[in-house]
Amino acid sequence: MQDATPSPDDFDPETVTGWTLVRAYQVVARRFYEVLGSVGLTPMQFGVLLDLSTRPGASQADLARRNLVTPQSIGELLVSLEQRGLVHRAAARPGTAHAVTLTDDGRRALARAVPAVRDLNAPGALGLTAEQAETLNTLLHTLRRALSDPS
Amino acid sequence: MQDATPSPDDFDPETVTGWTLVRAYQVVARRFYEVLGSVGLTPMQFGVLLDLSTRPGASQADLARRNLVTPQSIGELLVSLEQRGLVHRAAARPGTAHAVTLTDDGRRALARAVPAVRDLNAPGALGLTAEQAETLNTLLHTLRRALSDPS
DNA sequence: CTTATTTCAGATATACTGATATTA
DNA sequence: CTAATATCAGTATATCTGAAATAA
Repeated sequence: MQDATPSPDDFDPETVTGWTLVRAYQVVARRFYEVLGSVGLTPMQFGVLLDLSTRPGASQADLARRNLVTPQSIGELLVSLEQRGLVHRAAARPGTAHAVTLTDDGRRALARAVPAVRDLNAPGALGLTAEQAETLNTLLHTLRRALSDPS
Repeated sequence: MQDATPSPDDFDPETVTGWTLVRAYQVVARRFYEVLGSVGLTPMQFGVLLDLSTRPGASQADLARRNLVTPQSIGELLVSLEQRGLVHRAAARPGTAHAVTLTDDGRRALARAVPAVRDLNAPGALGLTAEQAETLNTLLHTLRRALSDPS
């Protein structure tokens, strides 16, 4: 016999860290969409440009893996960025990895976005002390590393 | 004179807590989609059912505000949940708040989802010690509260 | 032959804006 | 008259799956 419905009344979502992360993301993501939108980028586009600034020549497949989306999605995103002149895709033969690089305009777009993003990290911008923010940052990095590596 | 492009080379995204949160979310969200998908729910649907379990009779507008989406979006989501028999919307006159409540099936669906979500919070599931996970949880709550209240 | 990469095509899902009707 | 609510309709966007061609 199973006693009734395992009532979720004894379940306090506030204590589930992963769920709290999802909820916190909603409000932080909103800020990123606002701030990056003002320079014409989505968070995803910003992330890709950022990747390319430190990994010039990455392939679409590389970018897809790093951003946890399909190669097709990254492909469409790159087409858009290329049309806007922010990235350049080496004209290669199909079947081979295309080296993607930032253009000068791409670097400028990134340079415009960076200060805005940095502001989101200013002391107090997240409602945390500098020390708390750093602790949070460290824990999030640990979490991401642990969940990314299947190990 | 401004010296060249304010090269983002002196910008280390790893130190920007908000951005780390966005990246950490990507991997955590994936887990939630998997785990909740196995019981037929999206994270958003789960969140609404969870809300309703502690706030029976909430209106669509209430739910929209709490979940940071438009009333229209919640409306569509509720139509879907109602068709599946998980929620009940009081037949009210247009222009008035409709009380939304969980049905028995809705409570059962939630009861099935809760253990799965709880597993995501098991010690070590996030690559953190119990103490670290609690610290992270607390900081995320603080952040969310701070950014939610415009104050 | 197998695997990796890119690309074309189609499907889906989710949330949005705008406009309308009703009520308090 | 104003504000809040729900809903109908249309739009936009971002992702996905499937299939194909090419190359290592």
